[in-house]
Amino acid sequence: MNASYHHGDLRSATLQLGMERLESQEQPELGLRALARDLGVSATALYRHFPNKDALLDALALEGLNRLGRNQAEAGAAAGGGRAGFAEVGATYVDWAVEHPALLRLIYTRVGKVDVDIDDPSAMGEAFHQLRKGIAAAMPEGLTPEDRTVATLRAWSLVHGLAMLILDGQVDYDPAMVRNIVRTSVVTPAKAP
Amino acid sequence: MNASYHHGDLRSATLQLGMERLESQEQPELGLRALARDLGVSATALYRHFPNKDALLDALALEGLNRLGRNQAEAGAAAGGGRAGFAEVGATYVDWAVEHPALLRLIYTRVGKVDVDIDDPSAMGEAFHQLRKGIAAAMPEGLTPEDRTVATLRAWSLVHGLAMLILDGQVDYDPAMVRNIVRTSVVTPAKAP
DNA sequence: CGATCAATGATAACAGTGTCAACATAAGTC
DNA sequence: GACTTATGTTGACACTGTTATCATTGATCG
Repeated sequence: MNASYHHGDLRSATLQLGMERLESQEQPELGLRALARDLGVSATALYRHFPNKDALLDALALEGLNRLGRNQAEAGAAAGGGRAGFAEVGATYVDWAVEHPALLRLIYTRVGKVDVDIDDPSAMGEAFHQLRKGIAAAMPEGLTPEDRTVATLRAWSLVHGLAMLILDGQVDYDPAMVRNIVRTSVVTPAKAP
Repeated sequence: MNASYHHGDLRSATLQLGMERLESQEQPELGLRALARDLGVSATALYRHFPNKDALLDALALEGLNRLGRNQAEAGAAAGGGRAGFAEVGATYVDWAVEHPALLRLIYTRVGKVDVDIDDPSAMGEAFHQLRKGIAAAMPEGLTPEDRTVATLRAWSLVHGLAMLILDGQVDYDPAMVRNIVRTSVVTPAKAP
């Protein structure tokens, strides 16, 4: 009997199962015992692959962040340039958040914690940097570097806040409304009174 | 000896202690045993005043939401009308969030949960409605009702998202930068291409 | 005033959690 | 083939929210 003591690649299997739950359930069961049980393994076996539960959640959050970044990069490539394209990229962020609520929440819950891990402490920061670059890349041209920074930050804040308000049930999700808000917010600030 | 079996007003004392921790600590200890110990009372005594821990946290979140709404109302009254006043109200939201990070997180974690309580199920919703009204009240005049709705939503999303990004360590807090972003985002959308 | 009852508190226990120490088994290496 | 390393298991510990049961106080009413 081959399927016995040693699993083969328990770490990958754990992350895959956790990812499935994060994508399919609103409040996923991420307890160590529950995960281990469904993996056909003992709870403490996970400690051979993750130093503790936080590290497991961090790994899941990092994977989610990578997927989000990929999603934004694809949207940016598909939507073309200009203001319309930039707005579509922003709206895509909201769409993705609505489709993966638990995952987005996990990302923004885990990031910015005190212990960011040991092996690669800048993993999260790097992934976020990619996300930032993705947003900036789709931005209309002809802006000063300073204006680009402000515009990036404003766009990110807007879509992130809108997504959070929708996830928290404060605002109903309506793709058309999202696109309307995002589109009318993409402005090239020329002068400030 | 007077200070004995009965506390007097344990419910208020519990909420006050919880509030103090939420305002003074970044990751406050809100465990039932920890709270009860510092209140000089047994853990299970809290169950005479709250059906469970979630209800306690909901009560704290509601109190925090009321304080936030009060803060916004004051800022709106103080900042006068016009775009500049409206922008100042938005910036005040971010300031408050930076000053009370744990409290803001609790509010947006607790709201939109499945069981919103029994005695007054619309308490949270009502408080949020007040917040929404406070934002809308400070808005520049001369907009159609539909534009007002969109503008309110955009302003709320922007400041909430910006606050969250600052709280999560993705963006450094700089009051001047916050006001710059908010100010340049207050626009009266006349036409959409 | 004194008896009764509801409100509020304490104790002990239960199931569940993350985590660790000690032991068991498989895979890899010289 | 023996030894070492990687991986998985069992049992236990401290901790959590929660409940059942009992104790004490304050209030109500004849």
